[in-house]
Amino acid sequence: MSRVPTQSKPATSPESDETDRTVTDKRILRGEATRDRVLDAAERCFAADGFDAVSIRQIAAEAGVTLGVVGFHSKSKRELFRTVLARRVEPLNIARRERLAALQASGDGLTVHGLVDAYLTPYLEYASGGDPQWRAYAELIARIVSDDRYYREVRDLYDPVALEYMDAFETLYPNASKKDLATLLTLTVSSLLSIVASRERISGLSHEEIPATPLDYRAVLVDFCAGGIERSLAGG
Amino acid sequence: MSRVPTQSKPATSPESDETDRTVTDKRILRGEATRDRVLDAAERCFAADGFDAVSIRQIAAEAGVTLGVVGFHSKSKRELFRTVLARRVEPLNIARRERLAALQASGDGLTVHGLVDAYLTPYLEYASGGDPQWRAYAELIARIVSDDRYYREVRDLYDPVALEYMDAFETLYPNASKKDLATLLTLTVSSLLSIVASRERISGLSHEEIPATPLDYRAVLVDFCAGGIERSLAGG
DNA sequence: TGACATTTTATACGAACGTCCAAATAGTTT
DNA sequence: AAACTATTTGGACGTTCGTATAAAATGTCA
Repeated sequence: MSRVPTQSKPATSPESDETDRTVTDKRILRGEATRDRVLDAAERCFAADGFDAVSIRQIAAEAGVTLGVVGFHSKSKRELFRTVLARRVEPLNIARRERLAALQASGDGLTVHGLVDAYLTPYLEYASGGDPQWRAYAELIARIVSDDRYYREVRDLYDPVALEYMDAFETLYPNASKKDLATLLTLTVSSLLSIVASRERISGLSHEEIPATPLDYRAVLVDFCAGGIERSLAGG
Repeated sequence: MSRVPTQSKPATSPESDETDRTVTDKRILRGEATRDRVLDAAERCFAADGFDAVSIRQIAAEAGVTLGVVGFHSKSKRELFRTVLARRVEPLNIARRERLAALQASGDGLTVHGLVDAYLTPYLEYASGGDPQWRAYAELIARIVSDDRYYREVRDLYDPVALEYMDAFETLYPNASKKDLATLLTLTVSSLLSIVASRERISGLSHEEIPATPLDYRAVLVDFCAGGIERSLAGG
């Protein structure tokens, strides 16, 4: 194989007989483990310092590998960045879809507050959970959202679910314009991400200690967004 | 003079006779003009690409000067960044203080909606006005707010006014905790900045054209933030 | 065991980076 | 005119950047 190995799946393998046979080649297994170490290191570095301020050499050092290994596992710095960003989209989208479906199944739970909570909570939980890589990813997303140049990399991955939530809001406010709904959902997302990105500022303004996790802000955040959406769509 | 010339004012000049005599030295006047061109160029470049992605050579080219000139007018890239950030704080603070004072003088105008509007509108107006440098500055602030490493440069400059607004909110909600007030004000600021930073995302979600200016979002933005604050502080 | 595939090492390349500075230029003061 | 100051020029400095690659190491399979 020339470069950039270990594709996730062969989609439909030529011999349909070994559809889900697990790989046992130790070289590939070791390669995948190395690749994951590199991606984890890149995730932490990009989250801490941003794309441009991080060098491939720093990532290699953080991952405990040599420079060439990073180049072997991703063909460019840009592609490495893209891979890091895309890696965790699926779990988030699934969690948000599940919560939306549960809300729609329960009928009476379909409120603005419920929708906002369903959209925000998975991210808050991942950002507050025990996995430091998820925390790094959450900070990375919060960092790049205000940069169109980078956010374009994830927009197409997150927008489908956002549109599903917009449709749900539309059932509650059939007269609301698409533009207002899009604006309010964007404000909601920005509020969510700012909780992750700006906890230091909050504690600075309130002269208090930094609270434990983003999840601690769940109540006030959801109230803020839900109250804001209802006020706006109520018209004035 | 060794380096970094043209300090704004000698504070109290040794000869108190020429306190506000205007400089007529053509060398210094030309130097100040050059310095402003460099700062303007840096402002545009930093706003467009971020601190780390911009080189001093790019800034020099954008300003139409040679590389050494940038070094002559600011002793390091970091200091240039700081100067660009600090340059426009005063007008914004003044506008916000004036609006706050007007609200407090009129008594009955002191509402959550009025306070939010007073805090947000100056920035929206500068970000939507005819001066492209102010627009660049607005985008720069929106970009760095999610990066503690850079936001520290402006936090101390903006926080005093933010605290005055927090006090005003406290007169409306004496029982609210400092932490909640700080959180809600931070969410308000983040919403404000995301309007500048995320207009492309909004138009993408709503499948509509990009609206003209951030000021066009004033109504929905202020309603969102004011409604969110009231809902949160009303308790649930 | 020998041929082969995959991963890792170690190094090299040219380009671009931030910073610095001696000399040249433009303007002021004596 | 001469001495002096402030600005600008043009280029140099050592460093680090992203990327590429030959050779070594490691594991598979005939």
